[in-house]
Amino acid sequence: LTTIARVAERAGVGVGTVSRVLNGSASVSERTRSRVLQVIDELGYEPNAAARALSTGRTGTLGVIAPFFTQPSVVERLRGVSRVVADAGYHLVLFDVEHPEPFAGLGVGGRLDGLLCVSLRPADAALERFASAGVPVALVDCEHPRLPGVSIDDFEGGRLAAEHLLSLGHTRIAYVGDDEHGAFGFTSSARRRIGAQRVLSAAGLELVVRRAPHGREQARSLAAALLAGDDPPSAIFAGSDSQALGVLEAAETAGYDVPGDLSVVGFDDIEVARYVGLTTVAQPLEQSGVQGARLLLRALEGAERTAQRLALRLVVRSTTAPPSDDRGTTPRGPRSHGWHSSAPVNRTRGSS
Amino acid sequence: LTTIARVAERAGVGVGTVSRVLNGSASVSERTRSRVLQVIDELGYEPNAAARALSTGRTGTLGVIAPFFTQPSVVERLRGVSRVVADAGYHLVLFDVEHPEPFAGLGVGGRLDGLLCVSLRPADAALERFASAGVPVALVDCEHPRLPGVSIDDFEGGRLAAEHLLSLGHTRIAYVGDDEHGAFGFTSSARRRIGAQRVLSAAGLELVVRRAPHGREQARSLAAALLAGDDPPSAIFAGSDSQALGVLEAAETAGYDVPGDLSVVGFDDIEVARYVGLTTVAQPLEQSGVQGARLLLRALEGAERTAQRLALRLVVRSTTAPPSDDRGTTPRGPRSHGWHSSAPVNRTRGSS
DNA sequence: CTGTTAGCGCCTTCAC
DNA sequence: GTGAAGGCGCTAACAG
Repeated sequence: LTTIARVAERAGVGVGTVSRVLNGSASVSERTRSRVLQVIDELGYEPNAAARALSTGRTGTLGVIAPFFTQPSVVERLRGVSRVVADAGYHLVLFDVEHPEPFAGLGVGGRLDGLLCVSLRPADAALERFASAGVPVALVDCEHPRLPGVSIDDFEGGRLAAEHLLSLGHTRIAYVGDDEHGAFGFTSSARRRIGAQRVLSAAGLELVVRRAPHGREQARSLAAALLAGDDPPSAIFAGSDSQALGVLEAAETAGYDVPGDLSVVGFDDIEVARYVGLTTVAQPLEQSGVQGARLLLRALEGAERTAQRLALRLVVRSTTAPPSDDRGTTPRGPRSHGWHSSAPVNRTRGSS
Repeated sequence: LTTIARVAERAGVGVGTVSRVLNGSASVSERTRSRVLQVIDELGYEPNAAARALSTGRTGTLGVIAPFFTQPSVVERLRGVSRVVADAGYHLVLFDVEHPEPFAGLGVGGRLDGLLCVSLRPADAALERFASAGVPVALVDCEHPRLPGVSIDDFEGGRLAAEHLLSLGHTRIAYVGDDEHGAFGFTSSARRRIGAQRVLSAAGLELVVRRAPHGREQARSLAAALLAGDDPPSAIFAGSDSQALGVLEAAETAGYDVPGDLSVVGFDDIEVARYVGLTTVAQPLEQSGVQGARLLLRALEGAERTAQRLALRLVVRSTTAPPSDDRGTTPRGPRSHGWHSSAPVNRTRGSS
């Protein structure tokens, strides 16, 4: 393996000099400088990151931990993070999450200068370890009283969805969301549900709630059961767009026409939502990544904790419509194999 | 910051002992062991990764470098990688790629035990640096004579697409793909094009080729120009599903009915392809990640280079059909705002 | 301008 | 079983 010593030797200089050219120190004669660079190139030398990190106390990389295979929305957030981090001259490394104890063996100290947690709130024990390792943490899509972070008002989101369905004339509305077992307070799915429930309560209506672990498949099952039941809803509000996709699949399978027989509202506005014409509560995903990364950078500089909230807005596309009146009759057979027997209309797009 | 020395001091033992409990050495009395563990917990101590890496020469993490914001297919590959790497007890870190020189400041040595390059072929200079840092490399979705890797037969894929369109009766076929400026041999887009061209040539037909930097938007522009031209094609083969989505958008905007007025074939079979009913050449994306990761693990153990090829298959959905005969007449106005005025039929799905 | 040297935090022999 | 000490590759602070 090639080390700085070998380079120094081969170039006939001291290691200090090599280090200086490596780090662009001005105090190197142009002659030796080019000599050293040449040897470096010849040997294909690259400084050892661990040694450098140990010596400087900085790694020059920021970490992001996120459940980004299980949540499509996360990829869009990461896009924003990536840009900001790169612009700031840091490397970005991503940790995926599978295990129930994602923060267990992370070993951030000496590996990361800072950590951004996306859609994932670290346990207090983990936070203590980060602090003890001198690694600042910022949050995206979750909140913590002592950590900087950017989030949204999930209650408000639930409200937007419910009001939309209500204004269309729906009265039998169901919610398909995540399990709410979360140890630390409510999950975002729970807050969205509550937000919707408040609106319906005020209107004297009830929200039928179905929960399962997050995922399209699980949502599909939930919705299928709902639609096969005695008194199927005329509208379903899903806790996320992924889940809404599952609901759409269930509707298709059950021979429900969307939005004719069933209205569906999602949450997030991920890219696919546009493709399938899903009506949804949109949150600025990429922007959340941008802001989160900025908060982390500020924390690196020792800034005070700041918490931000991003705005939500309802995007009406083609999966919601007023309820039809022919319900309660015999379940209709499949009308088409596609999700929409009427062409999907994206009302948020420009003309044509 | 908490160090091993501080832990040792507070526990009234030597640093060596702390190190031993940290690494699960047997030679520690149960008494001191628990004492140390308690202090560790109290202090929220976590060993410094850099120091450990420098000392052991191993980091316990594998890296993946991939263009995964620009190529949706990559996310599915990563899913496979992630599983294998985690099962092998390694950490996984992902590097995204934006800059033209993605391998420049990677600083792999002392940061990674191995590197997996996805859809990205490192330049020889970079490979030399990796070798010189003692970091083995494996490839996914690209090939190199001296590196282990898993890939597909792009020519074959182009052939599958072309034959499908030919068998439907299309004669005016266009290809929408990537720029082919790549310094190292042909790009995959180029190979797919050539595969299709061979088939058409044999049939005495010509392939109209349009190229732009990879991306949905770019493909959209290309297709729009094609469709607005004098003699628009009756079928378009896109170099990737992302690009096929762009083509579909262009068709919609131009008032073309798919597959009535225009057939579209993609490549990859990413998740959205299912949602929009895209006919496409499917490659086992997740599986490619699995195999690639395995190759890297073997390389870590000093195994010989192996190259693998994964199988392709054509998935016919609802964006391809025989050409209609009414072409050449006045361009039709928009018939719907959605992509399919006929309901998307997914012929690969089961019943219902 | 440049060579030399003392750590960075940890692991790992080696004596005790 | 346990403490002490050398060294991993590099940077930074010193002399020269």
